[in-house]
Amino acid sequence: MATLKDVAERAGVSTATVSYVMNNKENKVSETVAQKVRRAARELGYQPNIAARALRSSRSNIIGIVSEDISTFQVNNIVQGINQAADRENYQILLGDLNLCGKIWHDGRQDYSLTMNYRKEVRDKIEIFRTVGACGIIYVGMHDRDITGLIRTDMPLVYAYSYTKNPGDYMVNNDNQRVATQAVEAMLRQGRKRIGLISGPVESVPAYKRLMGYQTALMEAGAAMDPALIEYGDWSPYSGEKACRRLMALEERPDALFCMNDWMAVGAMKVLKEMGIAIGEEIVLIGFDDIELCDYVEPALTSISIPLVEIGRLAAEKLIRLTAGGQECRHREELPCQIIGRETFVYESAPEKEIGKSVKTVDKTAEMSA
Amino acid sequence: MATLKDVAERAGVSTATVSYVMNNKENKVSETVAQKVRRAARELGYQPNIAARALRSSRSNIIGIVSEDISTFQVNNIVQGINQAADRENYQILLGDLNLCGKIWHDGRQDYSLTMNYRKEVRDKIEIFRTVGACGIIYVGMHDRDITGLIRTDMPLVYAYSYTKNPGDYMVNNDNQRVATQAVEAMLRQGRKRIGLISGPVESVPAYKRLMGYQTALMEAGAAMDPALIEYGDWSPYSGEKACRRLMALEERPDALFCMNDWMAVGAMKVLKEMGIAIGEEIVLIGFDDIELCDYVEPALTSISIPLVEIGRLAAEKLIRLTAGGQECRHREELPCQIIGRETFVYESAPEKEIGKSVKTVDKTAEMSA
DNA sequence: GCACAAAATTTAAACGATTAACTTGTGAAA
DNA sequence: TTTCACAAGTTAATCGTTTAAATTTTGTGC
Repeated sequence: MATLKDVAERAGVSTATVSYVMNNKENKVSETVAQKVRRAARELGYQPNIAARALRSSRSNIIGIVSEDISTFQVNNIVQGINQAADRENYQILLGDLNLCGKIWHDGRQDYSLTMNYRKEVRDKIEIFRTVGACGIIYVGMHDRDITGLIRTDMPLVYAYSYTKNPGDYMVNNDNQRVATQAVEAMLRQGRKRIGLISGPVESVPAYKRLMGYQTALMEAGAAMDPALIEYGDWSPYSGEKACRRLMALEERPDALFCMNDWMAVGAMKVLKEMGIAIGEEIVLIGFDDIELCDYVEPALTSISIPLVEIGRLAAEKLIRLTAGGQECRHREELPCQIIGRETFVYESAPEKEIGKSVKTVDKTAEMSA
Repeated sequence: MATLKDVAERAGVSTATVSYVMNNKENKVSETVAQKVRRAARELGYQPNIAARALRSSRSNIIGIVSEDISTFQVNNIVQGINQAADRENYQILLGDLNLCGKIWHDGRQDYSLTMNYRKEVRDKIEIFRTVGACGIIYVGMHDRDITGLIRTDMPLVYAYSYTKNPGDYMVNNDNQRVATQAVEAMLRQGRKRIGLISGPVESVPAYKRLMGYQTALMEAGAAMDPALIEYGDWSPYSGEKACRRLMALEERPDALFCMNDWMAVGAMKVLKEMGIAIGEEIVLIGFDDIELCDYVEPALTSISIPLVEIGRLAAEKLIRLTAGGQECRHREELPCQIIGRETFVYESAPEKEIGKSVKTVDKTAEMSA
């Protein structure tokens, strides 16, 4: 491999000059010399040695990713987004996956992510990233926990698909509340009166946000807010079944169901079919996540698509902007989701002005948004 | 961050001594001093600087991964396996994803992976890995191409889930042929006479291997090898539909279907249902990949599970063994798959001695296996 | 032609590890 | 007592960059 020194010799200048040219310190080098240097570099196929650069300047183009579990489709797609942005900007990515799903991480009371062991693992990964010379960290969560204050580092840090209350944190997420409002509004517009909610676990932050969105829509429409219409599951199809059974046992049955993920929706559909209820007519149904399965259940499941790849891309771009000099950028982004209409609920978007116009009025967490 | 020098000062020795202790060069340092050093290191929370080590010794504990597309479940799970092994052995992973699916990579005649552009991208990634100080490379494919000779590097290289004919290459795969034989044998044991095959594209290597397995089973049983029973799809559900329609239009209909992936199987099931054919009785069906969907179609789809995580783990272990000194290890591994019985075909495993006993007799590629 | 500022380039010291080569100390054999 | 081998440590060069500081070159006005 050709080194700086080789390039310098070939171009007949000092290594410092070459370094300046390579780093585009334009005010340091005359254009004539710069051209000569660039040619020499090209001819030798020069590639800067990242390890050397990182060592000397503790600056580099390496992004460290700490992810909760790469085998989930969320983390998976976000990492893809990060990779795309990194590629474009000539950054490399170091992957440190915590493999959370492989651990007993959520027993109802105790959350693995709050244990000392988890903290230590995260801290270690970040320390290692530092010694490799990483210039910043992206934390990719599975979206279920509030991890405010868990991670401590002096490198720039961006949270992707994870919640933290600290207003100084950089965070890229999807807009759960807003899209939940939109979905429920659409159901109301079609004349649905009693909209059941199959929520995620109470302690889940995104579930809370979606719940807020649901309530916002109902309040705005002056519709019934019957607590009996809200059931909590654990994201599994089985919990969706149970929730649905309870809802359908109500005296006044719901005529619509908003499920906070597709797997619970599939569970619910199983129950509805058993009961011989006409899905899409007698009752409409919407899921969340828009996983591949939606197209292949019958009837096809209307769902909400989260811009995961986009979240990853944006997180990486934000991090790169943060590291590459003091450019200011917004602390929080919440990207819009998209409702994907299929057979269980024929979606029609709202007339312009009505969409989520009052998102902030009910969101108790609105104050966090910097 | 504490450096070697800090540790040396605190222990009252030279940096060389500390280095020797840290690298377990036991014959160089007395046990008394070693203990003192280890204590000092612990007290200071010393972490070796990977960039410095890589620079000085071009040796490190960084594994570079070149993957074809991280958003596919195969690559995804394999990376998880690599991560697990790396974690255990204190290695770090650099991820370089090619994002192949995002490119027009397969138009029937031209395969993106054969273009100059692809080669350049791979070469670049590897060059960058070198400058970071990576000690070796794992190439993670999507299993469809023979990439013999595509990659050139002097770092140790292990192929995971990718085929290459070069006998000197290290490669970890699943045993496609053997499990295909097992599956078809099981169908024959249940008295099925005409077993249809919905294959992947002709040019796909794993599809070829599975075809060999299918033929082996039929030959052994002296069963009919009707070319009309073989249809080729492109892995998509739609192609599965088409293939199935053609097979069911035959004068002598198949009474069993072996599909080379689950999506085509799902497509086939759609057709069978439309035709009112009793799946699991009139015709039995088996897919390949064992994706989540299998549990949620009706009837639930019997499938073949590929040990993806295990493939990743083994590939990483192999690479680590290769880099950490000249330990010899086998060039090729083909891990066994598992048949997961569900409703479309009630699987019963064979009496011991019959299972795939003649795998090698028909495999034209057997000679490759070192 | 001179003084002096500004621009262009070079020099050389880091960064934190590894390791060949060298020094010192100890004990056994001659 | 001398000699030599060996074990236990140390010294210092090195990997390929970056960058503050020093130096040289160029340009400007008088």
